[in-house]
Amino acid sequence: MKTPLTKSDCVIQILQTATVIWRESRRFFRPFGLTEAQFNILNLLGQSPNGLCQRELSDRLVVDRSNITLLLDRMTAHGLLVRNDVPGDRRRYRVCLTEKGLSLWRRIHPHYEKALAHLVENLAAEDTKQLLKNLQEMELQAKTWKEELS
Amino acid sequence: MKTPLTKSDCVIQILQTATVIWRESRRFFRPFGLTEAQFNILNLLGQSPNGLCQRELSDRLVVDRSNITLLLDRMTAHGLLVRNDVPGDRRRYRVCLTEKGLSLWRRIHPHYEKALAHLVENLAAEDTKQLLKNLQEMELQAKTWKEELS
DNA sequence: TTAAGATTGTTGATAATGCAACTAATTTTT
DNA sequence: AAAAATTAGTTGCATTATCAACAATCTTAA
Repeated sequence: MKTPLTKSDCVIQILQTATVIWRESRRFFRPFGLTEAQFNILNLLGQSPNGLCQRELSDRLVVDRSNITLLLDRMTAHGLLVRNDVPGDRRRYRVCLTEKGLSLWRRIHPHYEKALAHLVENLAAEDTKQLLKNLQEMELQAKTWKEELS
Repeated sequence: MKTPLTKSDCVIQILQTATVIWRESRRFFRPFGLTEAQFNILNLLGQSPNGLCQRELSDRLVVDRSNITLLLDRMTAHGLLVRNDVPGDRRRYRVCLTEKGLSLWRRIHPHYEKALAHLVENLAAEDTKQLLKNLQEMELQAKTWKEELS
């Protein structure tokens, strides 16, 4: 593009960067038999010893509840997790990793962290701090998008 | 999360911010009868008076060629664009907006720019410049991801 | 306590997405 | 010129994704 840079170009760049990261990360998860979406579930549950309910997964991963249902169905079919009852609330399930799911997570997790670290290895600590801050600010702004389009 | 911040947290934050921007932007495009993916096509073609071939759309939008096929099929059905022949090459199409598509783009585009600007309105020009640079660096790193996962 | 309201997860419809395999056409090699 | 390699677009398949509507359950208020 020959057009001069504007401030909003960095919004486009965020989407572009995220898209590329997603595309590349798929290659990594495939050998483990996981999609990126499935890994996100696995990774979140791996860090939640008490399990999470579907609503929590949905909120934390910014994924629709109905989508969570399908994802969990498939992962359950693969023996990676189970839906346990929640004592006081019969609407909810406590989604927990099985032994198989947990051991898969333990196997992937260090590689994942290493892969993430590779992305930022050329950035100064100060840069990543600022980056994090600015991204959070933009996320906040996005959430308060209201009537910019009629 | 109680865990201390690490540099790679900003990678997670990129994905999170992008996800939120996507989710919110869908609300904007819906009144125009467009999905986010369809708008991206419209927006790119709107800025390309001579049209683009599907491969170019695929590369620029980081979307699989097969996906472009389906997107264009739907948009063609809605009368937004056409596939013209390319004189010297019978493999390709020159994808162009119709009058309807172009006028839709002209109607949406200013709102879109305004919406993007809103996301960065609280950031200093210096910040967005740095943000852009860092994001590009990370995109580059992602493209050279190799054997971080076994 | 009962009625209204909110929450949780599921289902069905439709769209988006990527991958592999394929056809047709062009370009490069030999 | 013929064969080999590359490129452009399509198709089939499975997954991911959102949305709207729904049933079951819990919570709050009248």
